[in-house]
Amino acid sequence: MDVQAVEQVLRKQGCALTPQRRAVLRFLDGNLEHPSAGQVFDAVTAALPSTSRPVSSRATIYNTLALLEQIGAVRVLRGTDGEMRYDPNTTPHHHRCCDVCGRLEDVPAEAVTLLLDGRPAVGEVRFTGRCPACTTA
Amino acid sequence: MDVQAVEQVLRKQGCALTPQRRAVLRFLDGNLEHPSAGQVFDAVTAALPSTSRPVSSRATIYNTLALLEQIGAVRVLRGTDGEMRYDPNTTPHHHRCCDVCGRLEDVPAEAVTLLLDGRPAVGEVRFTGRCPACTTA
DNA sequence: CTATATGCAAAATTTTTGCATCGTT
DNA sequence: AACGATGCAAAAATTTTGCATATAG
Repeated sequence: MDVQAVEQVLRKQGCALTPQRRAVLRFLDGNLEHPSAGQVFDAVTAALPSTSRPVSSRATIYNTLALLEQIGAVRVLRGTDGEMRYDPNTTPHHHRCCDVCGRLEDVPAEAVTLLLDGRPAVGEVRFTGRCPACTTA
Repeated sequence: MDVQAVEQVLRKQGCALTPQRRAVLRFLDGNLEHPSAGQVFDAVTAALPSTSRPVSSRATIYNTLALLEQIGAVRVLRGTDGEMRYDPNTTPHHHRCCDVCGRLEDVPAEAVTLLLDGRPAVGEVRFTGRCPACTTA
């Protein structure tokens, strides 16, 4: 996801570049943590100047995330814990989901292609297991 | 999942074999649809004699399903739609999740082992795509 | 200025919890 | 008879929706 490109697409579609949308874009850009909608909301709330009070609302965050999905700026995933997760990395790649804490980690497309004997996988492949943190515990 | 075996385990643990639990077992046995908790509730409600009225409650269904998971009688999955899904097939196998309708289909363990060049996969592997019904539409 | 987005509040879903009552063992 | 399970109702948590107001272009 490239912030510049997304803003251009939004402009072209006649969508307003509100501070809330900008804050969502800034938080998501380069974010590898697959944040949930709640986490996006918290981040936006923290990022926007608290002087101009309302800051944001959950509805706005969901609206914005749905919009970003529509224009292909984010991939929407759902973790084991049932929360929606948002991935700004829209290039082909896969995920591993921790059985214990629900954390989603990236699995490079090439790694799966190797497993598949050279043929790239169609769609997302989701592996389960334990993330490093939960393996130690 | 074998109903006889599960009932024996429950008895051995001092768990009561209530009509509700029996109904859940009967509905799940051999079920390949990966039903949600709500679907299990509906099925149990329909299956139990409506003459003895209370029939069942959602809390009981969740209790029972959690119990069955604890004793390893069912595998708990979560579909794209965020609902919990219950799979009475506890033998090693994988799933394909429909992007459109959320339906979960079985993928034999051997199919994935083949893809992996003879090495069986660890954990569940989840593929995405479209189920036959949603491919036609 | 006009169309659009925002924030609030409330609804809809799914799952969890507390407690009195009922049923299995 | 005793202990555990049930059903109800209400609480949590996440996501969706309706509407008046505020704001970006």
